[in-house]
Order: sequence, then structure tokens, then C-alpha cells
Amino acid sequence: MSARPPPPPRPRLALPPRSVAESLFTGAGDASPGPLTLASALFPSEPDGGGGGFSSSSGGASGASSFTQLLIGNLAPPPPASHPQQQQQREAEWGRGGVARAGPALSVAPPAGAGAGAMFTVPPGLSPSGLLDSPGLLFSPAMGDFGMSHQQVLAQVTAQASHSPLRMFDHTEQQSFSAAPTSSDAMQHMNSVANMAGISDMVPGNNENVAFQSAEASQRYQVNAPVDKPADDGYNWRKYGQKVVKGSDCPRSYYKCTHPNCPVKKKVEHAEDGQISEIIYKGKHNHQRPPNKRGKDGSSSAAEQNEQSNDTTSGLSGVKRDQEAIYGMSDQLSGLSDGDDIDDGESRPHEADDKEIDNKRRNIQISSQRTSMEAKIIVQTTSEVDLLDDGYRWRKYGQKVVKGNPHPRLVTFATLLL
DNA sequence: AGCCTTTGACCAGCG
DNA sequence: TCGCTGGTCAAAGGC
Repeated sequence: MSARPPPPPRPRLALPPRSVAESLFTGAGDASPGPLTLASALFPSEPDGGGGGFSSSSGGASGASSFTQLLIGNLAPPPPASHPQQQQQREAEWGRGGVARAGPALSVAPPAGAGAGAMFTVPPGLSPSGLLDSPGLLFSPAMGDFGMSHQQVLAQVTAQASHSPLRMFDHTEQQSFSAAPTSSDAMQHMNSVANMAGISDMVPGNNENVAFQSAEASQRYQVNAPVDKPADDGYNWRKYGQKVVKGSDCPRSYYKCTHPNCPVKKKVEHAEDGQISEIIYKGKHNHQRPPNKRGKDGSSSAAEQNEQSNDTTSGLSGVKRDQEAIYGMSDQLSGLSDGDDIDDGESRPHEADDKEIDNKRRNIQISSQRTSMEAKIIVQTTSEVDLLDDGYRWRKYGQKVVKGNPHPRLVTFATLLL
């Protein structure tokens, strides 16, 4: 058996915090936002999913008037030329938040030779800008204790990416990377903040590595966090198989959702050190996420406690609802894939809009790229007109016919200018 | 008792 | 056709 080759050196791309996350604190004093509030901002949704979280796939994108808005979620459109100061400030913030930003930054690590900007795939429906801005990709002492949400977000990003059929689309064309702590300090920070929040037990990804799917040359980059067990992602899983895959000494585990007739499966791959290096979801849950498990001692979970303590202060607070929202969105996104033919039976008042949005999402693949001074959103799309003629400032820099499943695609590469 | 993990065997796809 | 590989099945045992 041959061990995986050591990962290439990882040029660092630190992700500066910006409006979405920072705005959460505006007017909120120095109090750190609850993870739910944070995730709510990162994953805009309807105010109340009514138990289903993102019961409608419209989510934060339902009001998008353009394709780009669909892509970038609730990020404000790029400032017009009449606001140069804003532009400068934004650029200054990007710069300030660059590699030099202190703290146990969770940096993005492109493959070797990727140059300044590698890419990672952003699942459709998840705001790329929100992801870029997400403290889930950045640890900043100035932003409070977000460790839980960092990992939660990362875990969810992975899940969403895995759920998305677009993930399967021509990954050979692009590089991708995962967010990865730059050092063991980052890992310690991740753990410590989660522990401080008292929610480590319910944090998806807290005990695992979460890997963004590498898109090229089977390179894999992951968030390295201590691993003891697969993610507690809110669903119940039964392990039905384990296999040592070629090229790795470590086993890959196969799980099924234990809910009757639920087709969802996931593969969990471990690295040499026993940590989970990759999680791949397949299918769509055709049921609601089961209620939070209570602790063995009968006490409510940290998530529920958090919800109880926060629920009255914000319509979007509470870790539980946070999870509902996030996983609901996961379901929503996963609905684009294997489970398309599955009727979840939920009322979907915006179904028509949802289909349109979904249709656009089938056409696109979004990647984010950021240099130290500039943020970009890379979009691969088969619908150039939709992309480039939507009032946003796109810079087309390439076009290519790529092999795709099931059909070859004309892919346009464009940069969304911020 | 029920649910879970373990693990060897089996099956299907692919080159 | 054959071998390799990944994915799944199902019996056995543990908690």
C-alpha cells in the first residue's frame, strides 16, 4: 500500500472579514453574535423556516433580480462609480484583511503551482461572497468567538457542495482548495472557541476534518480538526460498510441515513492520522431532520439551551434554528441532485420561482478566488448572457468547451468585480 | 429488544 | 474475458 503523497506547499490566501459578518455586530455592541445569527447572515433565509428551515428553496435568493444577485446572495451590488470612497474603503478592507492579517487565520490553500488564486467550488445557493466573507473561513480575534460556526459553516459548505450536482460538473477544469488552518494554533483556536461556546458536542465538523472536494489531480485539502467520530450533522446514520480504497491505507466508511426509505448516503474517508479527511454526501433527505438528541443525562443539548437562551432576542437566533436553516438549505440544495424526483411533500409557495432559480443553478458553477488585494467570484456558466449582462461588473477572461456530464459545455470564465 | 458497528463476501462497472 | 476497484449486502456480535 502506498500512502498518499504529501500535499504540496500551500500558498496562503487569507480571507478578510467584511460586511456581512461585521455588520452583524454593528449596533450589537461588543457582544459576539450567536452562531445562529452568524449563519443566518451567511445563509440568508426566510425569517422562519417553520421547522423545515429553508423550507423553500427561494431562501435568500428568491428575491434576486439578476443572475448575479442569485449568485452573490444578499451582498449589496458593487458600489457604483459615484461611490469611490466606498470602493476604496472596501479595497482597503480587503487589503487589510489579507495574508498579513493576524490571528489564527483559516486560510485557503491552493494546490502547488496554482498561483495567487486557486479556486474552490461554492455550492449554488450559497452566497459566494458570503462564503468569502464568512468567518467560517477566517478567524479573527476582532470578530469574537465564532469557532463553532466556522466549522459548522465549513461542514455545511462541504455538504452542500457534495449535494450539488454542479459539483460533478467538469471539476477537471478547475482547481479547488479547501479552507485549512494554517497551523496547529488554528486548530487549537477552533477547538477552544467551540469549547468556550459550550457547543462542541453538537457542532458538525467539530470532530472531523471537512474537506472541500478537490477538483484537480485528486488533490485534497482539508480543515484539520480533531476527529473522534463522524459528523453529528443532525441526521441519524448507520454504517453499512467499510472499505480500504486504493491509494490509501485508511478506510472509507459508508453510511446510510437511518430514516425509513431515505436514500441519502455518505462516505467518510479517513486520513492516515485517523482524522476524517473527506465527507461525500449523496442523495436528498426525504424527511425532516430529526429532533436534536438529548444528552444521556436527559438534559437538553447545548444547541437547545442556546436556542432557549437566544430565541427571544432574535428572530433568527438559536443554534438549533441555525442548524435547521443550514441543513434545510442543504436539503434545498441537494434537491438539485439525486433527489429531484423526490417530493418532500412540503408546501412550497414559491415553487415556480424556485424552479427558475434551480434552473439557473444547473447552468452554473461558482468558484471563489481571492488574492491579497482583490476578491473575485469566478463563475463557470453555460449561459454567458445571463451572467455578463445583468448589471454587475463582470470581466470575462476566458471561454472554453469542456467535457461535461452528460454533455460538453461551453464554459465562460468571468470575474465579478467588487 | 433494538440499533449499531464490524467484516468478509458479493456484485457491478470499467479498462 | 479477466482482473481490479469501489460500493453494497448481510450475518454476527456488541452496546
